[in-house]
Amino acid sequence: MSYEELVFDVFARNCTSRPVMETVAGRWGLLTMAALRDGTHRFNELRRRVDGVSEKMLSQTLHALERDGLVVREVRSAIPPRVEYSLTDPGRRIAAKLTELIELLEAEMPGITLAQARYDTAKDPADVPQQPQR
Amino acid sequence: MSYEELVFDVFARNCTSRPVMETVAGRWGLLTMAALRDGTHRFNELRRRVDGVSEKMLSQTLHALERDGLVVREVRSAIPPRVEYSLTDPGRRIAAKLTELIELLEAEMPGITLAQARYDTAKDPADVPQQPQR
DNA sequence: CGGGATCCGATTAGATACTG
DNA sequence: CAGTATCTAATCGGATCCCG
Repeated sequence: MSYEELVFDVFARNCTSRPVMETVAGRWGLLTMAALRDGTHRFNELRRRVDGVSEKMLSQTLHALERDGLVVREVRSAIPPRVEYSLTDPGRRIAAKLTELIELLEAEMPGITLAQARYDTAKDPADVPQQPQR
Repeated sequence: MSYEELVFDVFARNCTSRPVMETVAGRWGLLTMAALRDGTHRFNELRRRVDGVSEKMLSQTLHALERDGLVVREVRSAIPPRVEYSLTDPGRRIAAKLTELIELLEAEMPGITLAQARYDTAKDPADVPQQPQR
């Protein structure tokens, strides 16, 4: 398939951009990218910043981001081992946008919290739609 | 707990903004919000636009977004039933940002695709990190 | 048309233990 | 330190059936 034929429309099922979108905007991808915005970080530094990630998930996320060319992984052979992660140029552009999203959402949270409370008291407390609760 | 004490830092585990972030930036939330940007839509219209959603997932997503006060659901009693979904004001602000993210990602996709190809041929084809593949 | 209820397999994610 | 491997529990998500 020729290069020009590739279409990257997220709305289309089976579009190649969907899995990328999910790593990038997913729970851990989003936070990891944002955490890397202020420079290079080591694995356990990132673990501390992205509160709640398991080693496994952080490792998976970083590998996927590296594959997408958004993060670079640099190994400095030494004892103790030192592995550093940083954003590439495209990574920086995407992370900037993700940060804007985070900040907007945080700014809207007071209103959202109120809306949730209103919704929950109006409805039967039993059947509140479940949001992802991980 | 008083209103001022609430902190909405996504980086903190157990922060109330995390589940919201996940509905909004999650696979279906993102596309649903973006699809609603150009106006009111009915359930099955949305299903067609958000290619690949099941009824169940679309329904869940819409309810969660409604609970967060980002989407309004209006029922017009009639035969056949007519239910319309549209964005609220906060919903519109967030959807705008999500659309920016989508457009940025789509613009970066050529580079990302190349990076993936390079990564996959460099590494053993067996152990390519898995992205969500749904 | 617009869903809710249920069933069930496939994934995901976390805990834990282990390694270079 | 920086992970990988393994096991298990939770969840996701599609299919199906049903109803107003």
